[in-house]
Amino acid sequence: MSNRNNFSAQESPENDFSDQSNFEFSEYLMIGQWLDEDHPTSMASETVQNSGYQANEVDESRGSSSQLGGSNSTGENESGSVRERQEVRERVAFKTKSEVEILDDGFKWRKYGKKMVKNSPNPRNYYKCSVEGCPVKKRVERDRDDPRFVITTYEGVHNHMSL
DNA sequence: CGGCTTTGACCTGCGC
DNA sequence: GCGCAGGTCAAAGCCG
Repeated sequence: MSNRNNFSAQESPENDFSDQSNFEFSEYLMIGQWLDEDHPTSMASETVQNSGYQANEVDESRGSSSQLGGSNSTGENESGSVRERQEVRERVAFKTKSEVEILDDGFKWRKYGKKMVKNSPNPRNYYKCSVEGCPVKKRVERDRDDPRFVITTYEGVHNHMSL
């Protein structure tokens, strides 16, 4: 298990990122790292701003609504369709300074979708690991504030060696 | 010829 | 209940 798949849960930025990738992570920032345990949907609120990344205007589209209202739902025992989490998905968000979003991190990615998001004027690309059985997904989008930066969000852990 | 990219449509969850 | 936004899938086309 001492492969490179544990890069998604590291806290020390001195990983072997530049192991065999032609792209040098000379300048990147880990803007978020969390487990999908019990975090709310505010993925860009609390996690992002812990490293100086501006997470403002995140609710630009729905900012008219006061989401700070008392949302204490007493009926939390709603036994409807209890969808239990079958596996813990690790999410790691990186903000990389690069002109291209195709960052070769040692894995082979296959694009499976593109979407325009409200938060950013730039489209968001969805990648999936080409290796069969690997549940890892990647989300790449350009920073709306600094188009020179690319925000890459990894989701999941590679269950195989790189390539 | 095979694999990957592209693009639109479809599905799901959440807010109002 | 409806509408919006995000996320995923699938068919077609392109490139190596």
